[in-house]
Amino acid sequence: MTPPLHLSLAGQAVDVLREQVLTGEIPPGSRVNEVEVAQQLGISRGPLREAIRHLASEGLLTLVPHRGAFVPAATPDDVKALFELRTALECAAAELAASRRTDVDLVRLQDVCAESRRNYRAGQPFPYRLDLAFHQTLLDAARSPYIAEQVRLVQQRVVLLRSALDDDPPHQHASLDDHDELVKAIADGNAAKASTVMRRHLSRVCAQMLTSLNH
Amino acid sequence: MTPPLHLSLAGQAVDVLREQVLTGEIPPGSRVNEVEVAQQLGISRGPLREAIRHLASEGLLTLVPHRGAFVPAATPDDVKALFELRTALECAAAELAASRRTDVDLVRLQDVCAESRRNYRAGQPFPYRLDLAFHQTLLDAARSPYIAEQVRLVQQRVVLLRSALDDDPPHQHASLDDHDELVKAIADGNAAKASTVMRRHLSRVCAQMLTSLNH
DNA sequence: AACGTGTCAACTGTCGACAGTTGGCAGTTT
DNA sequence: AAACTGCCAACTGTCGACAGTTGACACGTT
Repeated sequence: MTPPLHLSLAGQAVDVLREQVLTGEIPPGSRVNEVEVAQQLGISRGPLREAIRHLASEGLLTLVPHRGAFVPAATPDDVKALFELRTALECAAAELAASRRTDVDLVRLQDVCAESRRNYRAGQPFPYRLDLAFHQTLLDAARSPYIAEQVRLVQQRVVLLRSALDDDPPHQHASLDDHDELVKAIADGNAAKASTVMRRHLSRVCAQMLTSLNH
Repeated sequence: MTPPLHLSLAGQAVDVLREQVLTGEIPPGSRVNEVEVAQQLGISRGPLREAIRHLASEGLLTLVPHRGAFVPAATPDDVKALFELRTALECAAAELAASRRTDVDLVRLQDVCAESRRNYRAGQPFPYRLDLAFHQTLLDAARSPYIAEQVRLVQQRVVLLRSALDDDPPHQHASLDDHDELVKAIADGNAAKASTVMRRHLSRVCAQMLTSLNH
């Protein structure tokens, strides 16, 4: 439809492009041709440009003047700096969750952990989806909208970086334990411990990502 | 010049608009008319639209479909949530600064503090510029580019919120003391204390902002 | 053969115009 | 007089086209 029925063309383009970038359909390092992608999406360059700029503001694309938009390739230093940001945000979220969580929040967290364990015990690889769900649930319990929004953006960039994670069983097991310990600290309202555990958890994930980056 | 000589028209528009929003030249709650502002800046609607979207992604404007861009008006809850984010980021920055700072960083921090005190003792009101300079210097010492970038964005939003701050002498005095204490902790490499002091400092600033919001 | 130079295609940056939607105003009805 | 309905101006969303810049290729020079 030409008129914006539910979402503007730019908004739709953002969703499609974001998906293509995050799934690696548009591989890191590649350029985004405006006219080509615009025709491919059946829209004009205007809305597509807005979509590109939006994704750039989220860190999913980097803009080079007169050259266009590129999918950023990650360096180890990038990963470290990004995880410093993520740690700052999620540790704060863990503290807030520990002091603000309701009983409903707690049940939700425990549910996600239980499902993750079932999945893991069934021999299935720990899907990244469940890890995201856990962190998202924790974020809801923290009830700090601005922190939540920033964490969402950072996690997106982390997804962009991970080429092939989730394939190291010991790491998965440790992550599950971390999650359980986090829930326990949050259940006890122990903000300090929640923060400490979260920091250790993210430190482990970061290390894992760095090693998998160096093959 | 029609061709992008140094910066694209959209980039220039971003700078001009940001200034106008932050200084209150475009008051909170008001709408941004695309054709009007475009003519006023001597550019077309295309680049201006990009500039508007960019500022919206920074939180300096809020977009309403088919209605346009508005300068957001702050509610107390907004201020609280925003300071939760700022606290998370700047406490982490303080910790990192304490463990990574060089001697040059330390001198710079002390210089800013000294200038602030001179300014204060001379009867001048503590200019927000010096407060920003202090936090910026601390951020440089932390050497965490992603955290620095996010803090910059958050501080912008804080500037947008403050209608008339910096006019309470006791608050200014306390802030100066906070800064000095922060520098001391950073000088000692005491990350935990740096974080604690930063948290107290921001808590005070937030409270001050909330009271000045309620007149 | 290596290097510097001129030319060119491809792409981005920008513009003006059209189409669709929104909120408000006038007119009418109860 | 209050509420509802239909119309209208203003503005945003979108499009196609033009202008300027960039990187690369081919050519000529040393």
